[in-house]
Amino acid sequence: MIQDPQKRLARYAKALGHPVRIFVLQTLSNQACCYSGDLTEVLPIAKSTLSQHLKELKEAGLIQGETEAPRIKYCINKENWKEAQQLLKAFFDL
Amino acid sequence: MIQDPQKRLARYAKALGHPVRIFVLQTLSNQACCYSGDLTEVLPIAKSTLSQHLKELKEAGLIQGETEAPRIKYCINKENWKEAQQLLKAFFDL
DNA sequence: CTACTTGTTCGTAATATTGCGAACAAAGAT
DNA sequence: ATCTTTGTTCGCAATATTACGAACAAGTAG
Repeated sequence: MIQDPQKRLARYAKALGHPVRIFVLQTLSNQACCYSGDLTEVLPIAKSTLSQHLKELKEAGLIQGETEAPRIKYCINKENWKEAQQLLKAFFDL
Repeated sequence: MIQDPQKRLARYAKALGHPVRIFVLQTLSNQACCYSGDLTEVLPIAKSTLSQHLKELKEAGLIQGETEAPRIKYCINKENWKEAQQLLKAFFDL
C-alpha cells in the first residue's frame, strides 16, 4: 500500500523533525561544512546530545562526516539532500 | 539560539515523519477532502491507529476535521499547509 | 427504542527519542 | 611518554511514539 518513495520522504522528514537538527542543517547549508565543536559552542546542549543528533542526520543520509585531525568535518550529503528536496517538492506541488 | 521559525519547521517536519501520515496528506492533497473510513479501507492499520495519526496531523495544524453526519470529513488546513511549504522551500533554497 | 455505522478515547505494551554526565578512543602537542 | 583536545559511546532516566483491541460516544436507520 505504502510505497518506497513515501517511506523515504517520511524518513527524511523525521530527520528534520527536531529544531537542533534543523539548525545544524541550516548551518551546513550556509557554509559548506563545519566541525561539531563549532556547533557545540553555539547550541545550548551537551556535546553528547549533539553527537546523537549528528548521528541521526548521518543515518538518515543527510550529512556525512570526514575525519580531519582530531576533529570531524561535517558536510551536507549533497546527493541525498537533493533527493529529499525533490521528494518534498513533489509532495507539496501535488 | 534556536528561533521560532526553526521550531515551527521542525514541528511540521515531525508531523510528516511517518509513512502513513505522508500517505494521508497526499490523499488529501489530491482529492480535496476525504473521510477517515476511506483511509481505513486502504491502509493496513487499525482504525484507532489511524485516528491517532489524524490527531497528530490535526495538532500539527496540517489538516482539519469537520463533522458531517456520522462521519468526519478531513481536509488540508490550507493556511498552515502553505506555511509549511514556504518554510521548507526557504530551508532547501538556502 | 433499538440496532448500526463511524470514529474517538482508553488501557496497555513495546519501542524510540531526547538528554545528560562519565568514561573512552584517537590524534596532536609538550 | 604524558597531557590535551575532540568527539563518540555507554549507562541511565524520562518522555514520546506507534500500535492494537475493547469500550465508548454520537448520530442514522429501522
